[in-house]
Amino acid sequence: MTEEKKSLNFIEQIIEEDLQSTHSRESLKFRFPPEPNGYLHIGHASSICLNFGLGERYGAPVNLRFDDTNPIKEEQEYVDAIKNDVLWLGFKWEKECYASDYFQQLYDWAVELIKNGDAYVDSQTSEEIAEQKGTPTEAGKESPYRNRAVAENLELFEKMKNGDTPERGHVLRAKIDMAAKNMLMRDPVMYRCLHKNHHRTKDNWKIYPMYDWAHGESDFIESISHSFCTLEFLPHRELYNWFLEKVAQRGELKPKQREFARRNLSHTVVSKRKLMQLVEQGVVNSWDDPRMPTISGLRRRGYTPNSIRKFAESIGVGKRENIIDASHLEFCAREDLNKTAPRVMGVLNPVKLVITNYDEDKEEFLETENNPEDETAGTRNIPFSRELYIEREDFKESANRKFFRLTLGKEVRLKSAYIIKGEDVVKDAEGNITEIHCTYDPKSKSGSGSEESLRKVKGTLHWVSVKHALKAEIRLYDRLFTVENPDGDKEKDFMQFVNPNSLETITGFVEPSLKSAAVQDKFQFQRIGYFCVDKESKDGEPIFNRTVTLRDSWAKKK
RNA sequence: UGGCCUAUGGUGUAACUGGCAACACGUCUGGUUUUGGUCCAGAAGAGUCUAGGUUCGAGCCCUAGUAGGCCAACCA
Repeated sequence: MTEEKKSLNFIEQIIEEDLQSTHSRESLKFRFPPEPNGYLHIGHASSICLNFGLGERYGAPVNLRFDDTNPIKEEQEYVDAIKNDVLWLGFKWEKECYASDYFQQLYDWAVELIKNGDAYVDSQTSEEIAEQKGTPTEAGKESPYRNRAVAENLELFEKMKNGDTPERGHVLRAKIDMAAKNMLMRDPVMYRCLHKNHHRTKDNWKIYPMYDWAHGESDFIESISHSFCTLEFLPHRELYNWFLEKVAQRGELKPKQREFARRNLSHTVVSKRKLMQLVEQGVVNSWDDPRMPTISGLRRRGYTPNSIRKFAESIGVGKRENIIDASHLEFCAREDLNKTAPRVMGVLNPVKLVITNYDEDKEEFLETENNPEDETAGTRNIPFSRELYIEREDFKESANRKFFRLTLGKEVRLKSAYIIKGEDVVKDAEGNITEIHCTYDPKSKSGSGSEESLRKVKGTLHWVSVKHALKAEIRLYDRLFTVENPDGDKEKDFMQFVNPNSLETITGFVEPSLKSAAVQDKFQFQRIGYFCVDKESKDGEPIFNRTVTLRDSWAKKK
């Protein structure tokens, strides 16, 4: 018995410890709680994978809960997009929940708090409240309304709820401790008056709960056992527990908030504001532009759910700041695509190759394998003829021994076709090569098993037959920013680090089989990289997004 | 200036809870290959932020520094 001992991350350790002491296996339950005010990005993907991954690991349910307590910023459009992204990643939630579904319960509990002297209506302006808050080093001052009579509080709170008080006129505050070291404990606001339409509750409510009052209670209502969030919420934990203490009955299992470090990806930004700026200033074309770190952008770029899940899993979780190198994400894409993407041939920077001893009118179909990494992938036939396109970089009139490609007088193989020998070049007036002439060895046909076909040659080139080629728009993407951490310097605007060459659009030629490729289909263009059919493709006019290049040890040597 | 969190190769995580630092990415060699891909074999690279302390023994515990982060929204 070889038992592979996989070390647990600190989150899993917490759960294991709880399983030994306070929690039964059946009591485990998690949640992913996005606010529907923007699109999900790679950081959210990590969080989704953490929570849902835990659910899979422990056979525990995971709720998708929309933290929709702020009607000013939240919209149904985002709800739909978020659900779509989570599903695409391959996860199933137990229940689709909304904090707004708990507004009545939250209200009832708030009334209880008021009755117990744990909350009061404050009628000051937000500026006054802020002033009294104190600073991290000085205690705050108590509000003049802090000791308002319970009955008056109740009456006012009811008016607030009914919209009988002006917006921003009053707030409900928890009565805790204005001298607390933790500023969040200095009588935090529980409710504000907002006469706004909510995307779900419409105009039913004139007051809306704040995050701290809604989140832990939502966790509690859903019997979430572990509520994982990012490190910036660590100081909120004390308040989270304080509210739970007021609301939970004795002996009831309360959810535990635990915090992990958000995982950052190099060469990108992730804040909503900054992403928005990139879209609005036209640096990228949309939220799902393939250069965006949004899940929709990654999807359009050609990343697979599997590659993203592998990525999240492999980087782990910790409590320290981190910037994960983009090359690690790229590795995950290649690892997955290598196994799954069919191989095709496409020429991005074409130059014409004429096989002078190949009959002018002849054409033949050559068999080639769809994916050497997948035995079940089968083969297909590709057309071959006298005139082909090959990559300009694959030819040099003369080259050293390290150049494994076509030169004059040397042999090279055309993938799945014949061995050819460079004979001559045709140039225009400026000296640019317009055609390369070569001869082929008719007996060297790939797969024929002939002695000639087995000959060792230095290199193998990809190609596409001129008369059969399909013209295609190809979008070559590079990193969006030129530096690792574009928003790491407070003095400098991240926009100055935008990579001006993050997109290069070219026209290339691909093999005719790609005519039937559908949006989102993924391919490996042999010797070049992985590509994905873009949604802007039209019939017969495909557009390919480059997901990531192949590793290229030749490029490095040059 | 108060409180809290964090500190391990270039990057990200480990180290059976005290027994002379492992894995992945990246980098570099070599081999195989009808993709300069994949695959295979191998190498370099940290002595665990610093200084003390406890201990036979510390990356793990204690103390003090240092560095970075978080905390004063009717945002989440």
